[in-house]
Amino acid sequence: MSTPTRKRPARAPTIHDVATLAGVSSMTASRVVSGSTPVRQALREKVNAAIKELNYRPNVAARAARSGSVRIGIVLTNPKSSILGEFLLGAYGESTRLGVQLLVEPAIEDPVKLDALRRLMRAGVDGIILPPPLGDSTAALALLRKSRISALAFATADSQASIPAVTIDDFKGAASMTQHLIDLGHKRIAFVQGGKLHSPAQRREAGFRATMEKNSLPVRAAWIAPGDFTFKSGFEAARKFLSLAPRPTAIFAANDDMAAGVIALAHGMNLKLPDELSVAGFDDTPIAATLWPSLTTIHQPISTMASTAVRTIAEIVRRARAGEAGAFIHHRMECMLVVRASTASPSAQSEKTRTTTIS
Amino acid sequence: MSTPTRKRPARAPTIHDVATLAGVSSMTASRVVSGSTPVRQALREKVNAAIKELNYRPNVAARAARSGSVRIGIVLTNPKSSILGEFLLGAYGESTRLGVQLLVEPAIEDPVKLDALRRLMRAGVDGIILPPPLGDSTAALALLRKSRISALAFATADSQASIPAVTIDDFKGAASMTQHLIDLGHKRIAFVQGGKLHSPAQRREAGFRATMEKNSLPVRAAWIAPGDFTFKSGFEAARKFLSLAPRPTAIFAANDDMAAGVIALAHGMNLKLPDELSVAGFDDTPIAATLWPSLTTIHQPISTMASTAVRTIAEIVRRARAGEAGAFIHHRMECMLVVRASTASPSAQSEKTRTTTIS
DNA sequence: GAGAAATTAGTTATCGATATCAAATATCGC
DNA sequence: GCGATATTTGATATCGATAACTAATTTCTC
Repeated sequence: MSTPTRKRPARAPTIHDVATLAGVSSMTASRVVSGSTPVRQALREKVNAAIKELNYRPNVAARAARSGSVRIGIVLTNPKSSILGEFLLGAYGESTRLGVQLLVEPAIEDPVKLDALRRLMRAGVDGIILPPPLGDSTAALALLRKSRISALAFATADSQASIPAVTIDDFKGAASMTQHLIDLGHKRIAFVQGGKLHSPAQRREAGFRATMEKNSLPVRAAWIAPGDFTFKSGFEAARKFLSLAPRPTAIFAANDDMAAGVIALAHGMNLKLPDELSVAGFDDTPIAATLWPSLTTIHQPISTMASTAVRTIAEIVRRARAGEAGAFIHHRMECMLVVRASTASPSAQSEKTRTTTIS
Repeated sequence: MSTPTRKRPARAPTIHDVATLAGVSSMTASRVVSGSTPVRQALREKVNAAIKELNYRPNVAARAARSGSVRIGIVLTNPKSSILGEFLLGAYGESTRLGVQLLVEPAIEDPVKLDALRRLMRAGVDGIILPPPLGDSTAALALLRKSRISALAFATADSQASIPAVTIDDFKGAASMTQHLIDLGHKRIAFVQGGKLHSPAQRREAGFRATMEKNSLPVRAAWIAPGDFTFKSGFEAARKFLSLAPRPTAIFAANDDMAAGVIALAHGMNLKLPDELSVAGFDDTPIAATLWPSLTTIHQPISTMASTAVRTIAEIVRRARAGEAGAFIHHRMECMLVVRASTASPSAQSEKTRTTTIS
């Protein structure tokens, strides 16, 4: 019990352990780790060897404590979203790496009521990440402008780009999907719109329309239906489209949930998918791969976007603290067409029946 | 610019600001916040008023620095899982509250290869949370037992309960679902098994069998099909079941993804759901509400379970550091039957046609 | 090659919170 | 009501890392 020779409890090695082993001061070791100031090669190598030997990993808490930890708030406008996992993975991973403190606050009331935003502001955050639709909310932006808090729009950005943002090129994504459908031979293509308040929805529709026009295909008013990004609105849009004569041969929904609604109604009408109807979505949520047939959609690098957002807002906060003027940084990431089983050539009627085969 | 009366830059309030405003020492304020030691009511109220007035939020970095931050590792065995969002929300929320450092490491190779586990161990974590199937992996447990690292099994626990765990009562959940189907009037109920390596899958099957037996209903061998928790395996199990004569009137899959597969095949066979076939799942993933018809399933409080897991392993680590013997804490949380549209009475053939109505 | 300028390394103080120990106050037994 | 014990509060040191400053060394200029 009270053995005097008891080995001291194992603990994670500190920068001081590294410095002692390397025979330098802890400050020098710290500089090697952070790379903030050059260190002579001979010492640098000794320190690096010690780091490897001890398996040293910096204590982010201590680092953050000294360096004046930046606090970043994130408003969760849709805590049940299926892309939340990927988003949080990227955001928290980066925050751990940078040593910034992340405060995640779910919007309990309607997102546009700004309750979560107010709670975060009162908690003393230095920067805020605004997912849709808050990045487009003039009320939210006005509220933030009055404060000293920096903001960054995630996946949305108004055309004036008045705040920093991390987005994908929604226009281009929608255009590539539309072109995919046209290349398959579709001519009668319907589109389910996203929410009126979401600027990405507008850009997706613009990408659709532009590509149709470029290919000299008509966009009839009857082939456009309103939607609000919910399963139900997709379901109802499909009911409208599929009662038309002639029917559209393809339906492109502005997100996956609505595409799921379209597919559900098509099943209900006993249509053979994808031969009698092609369906396309946008977002590549986990649902896309689980639907039957699995959904052709546009993949966004959510995790990378989230880590970029955290890194960017942290950088902006740091600059603002140093009194530097804030640049309107805007990262636009690439998105990618993912072709699965829900789209096919409209004339594929007699193609090998895939109704009971799974890709 | 250099106005001498310039207000000092706004910054987050500290415990010291709180203490000054309340007219007490910072230590007293700290005790009020943490609740570690009782504080006289009069002072406590003054401190709480100051906290509210200043909107004080503890700086987790500083707290962690002083308290010897506990590092908890989490192996992500399925980074694409749709319950990941809820899981991370609970886990990170609690880690922020407790000031423990969370290292989340996705398993890049097969989970049973233990690559992520090894990386976490080398990073000097003090405790590790093991989601399925690692909580059942003897190799993983053996590796950990050799080290000084504490472990906690999430959602799995072997019968000997040789390590601490946070689980739900899978047996009870499956039993309540089975009873629900029986109460609706089903007699021919088929079951899709989960992966052989997942102990929860075994317990779910046991719950199903026990309840069938209790109600004097037969469990034919042909009404049990193997599965591995994937959409595809559910799809194939359904193909097997629905070619039988007489067909089962209900299929209970050990998770939602497999239930989605069952529903997809049933649509492909033009069965009217739920009238001609009831389908039930387990987990209540976001997919469940997006399927059509929406899925009757068992809801698990993932977010609460995750925060409980973090709190518990942090506590275990703290005890181990203090040299106390580790108790085998096992939290078993309640799960809940969620009845949606995919289950109905088997004789409901002529009920009002809900095929084109959405609930 | 002397002195100035630039570079690199070390010392000390500090971030915000809490562990620890000491002091002050309240409570109790008889 | 006194000393003893229990409870509550405060002062100080400290967690691990780095900012800011100082000291030492190197490099450069003419």
